Amino acid sequence: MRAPTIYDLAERAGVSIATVSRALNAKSGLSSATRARVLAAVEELGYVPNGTARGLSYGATETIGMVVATRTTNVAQASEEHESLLYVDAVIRGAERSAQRTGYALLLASIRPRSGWEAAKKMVGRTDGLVIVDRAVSDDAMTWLAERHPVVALAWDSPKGSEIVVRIDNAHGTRLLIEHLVREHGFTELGIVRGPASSFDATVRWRTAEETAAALGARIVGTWTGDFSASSGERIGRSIASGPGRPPRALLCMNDQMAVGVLNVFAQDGISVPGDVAVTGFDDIVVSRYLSPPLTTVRQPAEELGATAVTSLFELSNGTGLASREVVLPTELVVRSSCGCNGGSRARARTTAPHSARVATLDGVG
Amino acid sequence: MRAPTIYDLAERAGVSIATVSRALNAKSGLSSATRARVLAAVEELGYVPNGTARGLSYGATETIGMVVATRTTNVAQASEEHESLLYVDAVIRGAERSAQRTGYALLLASIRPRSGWEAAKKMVGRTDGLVIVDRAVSDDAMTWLAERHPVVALAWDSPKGSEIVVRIDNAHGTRLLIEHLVREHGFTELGIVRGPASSFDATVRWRTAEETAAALGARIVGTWTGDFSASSGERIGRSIASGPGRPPRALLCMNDQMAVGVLNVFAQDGISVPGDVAVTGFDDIVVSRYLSPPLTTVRQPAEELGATAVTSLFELSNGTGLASREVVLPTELVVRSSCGCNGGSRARARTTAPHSARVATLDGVG
DNA sequence: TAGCATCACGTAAGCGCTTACGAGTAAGCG
DNA sequence: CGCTTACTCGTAAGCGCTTACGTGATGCTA
Repeated sequence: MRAPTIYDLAERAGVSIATVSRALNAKSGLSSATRARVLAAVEELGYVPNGTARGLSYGATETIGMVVATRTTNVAQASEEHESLLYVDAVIRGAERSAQRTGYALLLASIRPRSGWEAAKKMVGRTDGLVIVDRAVSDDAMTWLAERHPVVALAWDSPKGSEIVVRIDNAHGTRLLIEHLVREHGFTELGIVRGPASSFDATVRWRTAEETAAALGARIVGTWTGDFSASSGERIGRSIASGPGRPPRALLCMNDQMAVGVLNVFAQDGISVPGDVAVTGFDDIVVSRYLSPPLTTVRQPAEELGATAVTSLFELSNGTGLASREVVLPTELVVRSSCGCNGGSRARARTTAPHSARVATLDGVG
Repeated sequence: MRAPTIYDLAERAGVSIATVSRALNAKSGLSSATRARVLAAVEELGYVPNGTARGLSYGATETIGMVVATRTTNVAQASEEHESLLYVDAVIRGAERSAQRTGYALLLASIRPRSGWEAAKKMVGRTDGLVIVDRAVSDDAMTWLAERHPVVALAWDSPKGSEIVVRIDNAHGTRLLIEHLVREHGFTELGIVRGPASSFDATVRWRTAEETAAALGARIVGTWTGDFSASSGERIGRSIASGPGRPPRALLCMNDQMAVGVLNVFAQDGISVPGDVAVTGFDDIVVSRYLSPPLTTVRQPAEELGATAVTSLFELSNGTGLASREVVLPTELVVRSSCGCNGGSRARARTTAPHSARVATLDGVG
């Protein structure tokens, strides 16, 4: 039972394959009667066009590729990894949605730590463009890829080669957060829970945090490094709780997952949040508003990020309307209770509505 | 700057395109000197094989397609949707990992509520097999697809047509949970928070819950229906808290997300969990062990589910080693505190280690 | 040294589709 | 009624690759 081809359709409808092709692609230049005969044959034979052949002939695959990095190869660590990937999942979803809107499909490939970038290279020959997420390949590889294929780098430094970059305004979000903690709450001693050095976002966030704190006269009294997972936050929280010296008055976690771990340990060990220590996150994942206390954090539009990457890719390959080689999406401060706002450490009438506490500009905070 | 083809390579290396192809595909029948010349040309020209052409000629695309359903078209509801999709994300990740292990790529397509199944149909012509997740297409469509393409149905009823089915043992997990609540805790009045009727998993879970409760002599004193999102759980929790009559002694939520919403509302309204009401979930998402109280739930191996779907698909298309047309993955009870175990409503020394509270068989519980 | 197997490589067909080009027919014009 | 124009449709080339088959050169045996 070979899959039917246009030859089968042509025979069935008593026309040539060219006519079949025209009927299928809704081209003009054939009578409606002929078209109807072809379409009837399509129904009868259950024909589905061969996308491979179509792509080869047409010169475009109508798929775009997305390359993401995974942090572990170890199956036993899969759930750990799961934790830190939530953000990427949202990006993928947004990209798929955006691609489908123009009839494109999304081809997914993940790159494991030491696996090289062959998977990304391979996608050059199977897609019309590539989105590379958060350092999934090296800078050299990125350059190589961008030289011969439309490439969007997601969560990346400013473009060095032919690629275009889409990212969020980490620096702005971080500044809003620090300004809030220092100016509104008067905290002068801050602790920072960093993310993995391999992440672009993580790096910009803590650098900006240190700079802004210094500029506002606050001190960084402690720095810890996690891997974006809740369990790493838990580990760090425990070492803070049981370590010598008192904890910092406010603890900035560079993503929400790690804040979740920290909050959990602090609750167990009787450290009051925000009474003893204010805790903040970054990302605004779904559960953040359901934690106790609800987490003050910085929202980044992860789905929109993926969607924007895809539309930018289209613009890049069409050569149309590409305003800039670097697209920066806004971040916003979401003030809930873990910083000490909205009633502090215990339950209030209701939580903040999701994403409602908009702080549009830096001036709007201070 | 056209992408180099094997013709360019052939010219550069001074050989024919057949030789180039053989060199690239590591076939035997050519001298190592010739092979080296070809591979050198590959490096010099930065050649990447055209996957489309290769697929057409070779007769296989080396990609497998995954079709998922999204519940909303509305952009404003995107974050709601996000909530209920976490499970699918894990499935996708597992599938991608499994596919890549054999050099396959994953092509993703989502189907929106009223969009028809054209997207799925289209994938037939672009993949070597399809995984259809949780009722993304109708039964008729499934049959149509499975008749002409290798298809795995994920989270589906037993196979009716040519498809094979991979799912988790919802019934077993649900029974374990109910037996625990009724026999261990002696709860006789249960409430149920259902998931959407469109979900296979959701339906099996509440049906089994009702049957098992009846069999054990417990009563279902209330039923609510959510959509698997935390906010729907919140809405239901609020109506329970503020409604007439007292809440059920134990509330079974058919997924963790809804339990998160319920816990949040109960905390706000001063309803003690598990003191006043025991609350349980289903799925064991990452944050469940970090909630207060940590959530008693049923773990299902979402990533493994995706991975198994892909390997089953390979077996189906190879015709090798397909033991059964229906693969059922085990679920396990994860006992934490929200049911009243492990110290009840307040913090303990530490939370349950992730996924450690294994209850392998039904007999192991009672 | 004739004969044959083996190896290395080239030639060409074909995968299923799109599309440039041309042929045939019908319609419109003076 | 002969001409042009427009429309419908068929012919054939070609997208980049794999591979069956054929050919010439080489090594081996008798």
